[in-house]
Amino acid sequence: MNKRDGLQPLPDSTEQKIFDAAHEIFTQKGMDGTKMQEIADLAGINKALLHYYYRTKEKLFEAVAKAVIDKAVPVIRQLFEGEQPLQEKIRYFIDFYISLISRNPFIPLFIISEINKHPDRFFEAMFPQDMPRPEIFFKQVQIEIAERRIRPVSPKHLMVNIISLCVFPFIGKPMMRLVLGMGTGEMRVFMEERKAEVTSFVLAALRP
Amino acid sequence: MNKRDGLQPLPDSTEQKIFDAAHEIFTQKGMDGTKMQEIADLAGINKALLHYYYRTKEKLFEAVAKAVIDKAVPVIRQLFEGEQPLQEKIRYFIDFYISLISRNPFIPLFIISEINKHPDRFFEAMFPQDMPRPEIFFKQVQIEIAERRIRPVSPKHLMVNIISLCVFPFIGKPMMRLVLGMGTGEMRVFMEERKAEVTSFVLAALRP
DNA sequence: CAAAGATTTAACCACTTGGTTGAAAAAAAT
DNA sequence: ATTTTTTTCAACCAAGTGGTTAAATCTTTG
Repeated sequence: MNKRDGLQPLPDSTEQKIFDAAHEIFTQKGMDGTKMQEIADLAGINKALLHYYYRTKEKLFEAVAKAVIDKAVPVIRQLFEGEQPLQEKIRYFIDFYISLISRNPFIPLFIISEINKHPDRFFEAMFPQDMPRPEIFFKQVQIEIAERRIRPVSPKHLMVNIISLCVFPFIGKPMMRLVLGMGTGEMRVFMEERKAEVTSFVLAALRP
Repeated sequence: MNKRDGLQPLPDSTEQKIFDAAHEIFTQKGMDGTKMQEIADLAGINKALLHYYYRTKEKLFEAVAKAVIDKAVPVIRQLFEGEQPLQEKIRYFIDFYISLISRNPFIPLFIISEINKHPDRFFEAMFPQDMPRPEIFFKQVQIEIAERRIRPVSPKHLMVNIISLCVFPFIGKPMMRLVLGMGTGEMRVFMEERKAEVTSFVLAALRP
């Protein structure tokens, strides 16, 4: 039996190879769409060894889900709870978030799909992460409005707008590629452009 | 054997009941996550009769996919190819599109998930719909910019922005509900608010 | 009524899939 | 060197699922 149960797998270990393979396939195909055999193949081992390290599919999936959440949550928390000036925070968030998703383009759809199919299982995986609280962001927006530095907008909707503009293009990428007739390379350029484009779009919408 | 193969099922017919059940479950759980037995149960019939009307799961799924596409495409086409003045078209699209998705909240995630998992199968189902062509929209934006009626923006990004703002909130609904702490009723109000909020947001961002 | 079609029932098949087992071999640790 | 751990191999099991079949019954329609 594996000695380091529950801990972070060591790099280059078999456990790590399994985890990496599972991460890649789970995030692309989701829990239901993934077969244990696929993971074993990608990891270059056999099924028996898979269960030797991670007893069940659920446990392996949970490990991956936790890792994904742990990467995504801090950035959101920064937007919600950060103390920098609003405009600066928005600039920073858009740039950073689009970069993050560019590096892990399957994560948004993974999170959303899994929440939709098994909310309970997923939210369990989120513990003990406490949800980011958006109150600070809301208050900042209200102050900016009161001091006439931005146009009056609903803080909640502004928040949803910013996140939508960053995340959705990645989720809808295959559809967009078809409609806009873009190849993989053009797509990467397009996503890179979006950092500036979304930033100026949001800030322009906020002008008093 | 069923006499009216390939045609639109008659209302109140068993075929229609099957189709409706399949539509509901497929759009919520996707092809892989749906069991034929579930569909039979919801339709109030048995599995044998299911296969009596739709020979295979694939065929039934394809019928549903086609119907979904046929409902979504025309609205997009309107935005891309309509000849009304740009601002008016944007207003109209946002209002109409959010209403449409409110009535069928599972459709966006359904389309996106299926495209991601089986692009080939899905695009096959899209025939013979020809893709909406965005050239007219692009030209309109360029003209408005040239005549200084809107701020200079990338037409492609503007298009993606508008669609993102309409669609994403529905896809990310479960997550948003959690973060913003909203119940089902509040959520419906929020989506209704978005029509005005998104419209003014986009138009504000376009001010010269 | 008689024929054709619609529907049920229940058993059944083939296949996939998550998971197990037990023995043997390879590698690592003592 | 020997004990422990890791890894392979191959067969296997149980459950679930898509799909079939054949007979029986109900419904519609000529």
